[in-house]
Amino acid sequence: MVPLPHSWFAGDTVDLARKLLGKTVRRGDCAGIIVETEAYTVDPASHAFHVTPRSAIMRDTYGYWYIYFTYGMHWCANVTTDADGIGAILIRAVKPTEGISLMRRRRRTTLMQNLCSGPAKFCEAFGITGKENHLPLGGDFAIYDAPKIQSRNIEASSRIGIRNGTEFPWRFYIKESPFISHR
DNA sequence: TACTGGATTCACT
DNA sequence: GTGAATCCAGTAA
Repeated sequence: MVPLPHSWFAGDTVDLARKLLGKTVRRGDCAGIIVETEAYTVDPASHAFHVTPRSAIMRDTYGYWYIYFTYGMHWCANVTTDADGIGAILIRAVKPTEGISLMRRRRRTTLMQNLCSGPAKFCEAFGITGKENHLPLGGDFAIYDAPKIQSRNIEASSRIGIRNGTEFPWRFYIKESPFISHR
């Protein structure tokens, strides 16, 4: 398998969020296929909406991990994007393929569908914490290329953008996958 | 320095 | 469907 090159993440955030579906994410002995993503650009729901030290990585980099802590107990993993603008893609759900026994121990469950079917579940199963924040993709923690997913197999939900009032795609997931978090 | 709320998950009803 | 767990970044003073 070939890791996605750094330049792959320089493009448009929403476009890349769709293209990330089907790719393999690997950290150490654990790997899985990305089945659900969420695009964050400049809108009130994004950390990048406010100019702060935490969100600077979304403005200044692409192809880096942005890991943040939320609700006092959960980690969420993003990939920064867009060489010219501001963006990050939250990895929301993954289909486990390797290191499943390790994921089961970390998640304290044997249910396959419960291992990585949520952004914080994915981080717990893969052992991702704030130590990985601000690392470039590659090496022990990278995303690998894979055949393109047919668009008819991709579902997108949308919301209203603040800039022009039109709807824009936001969350992408593989239709009928039992491993997505989307209800 | 103190306060507020959150890109979530899970147990419980 | 509802609420608790839990701590950090951001904000206001």
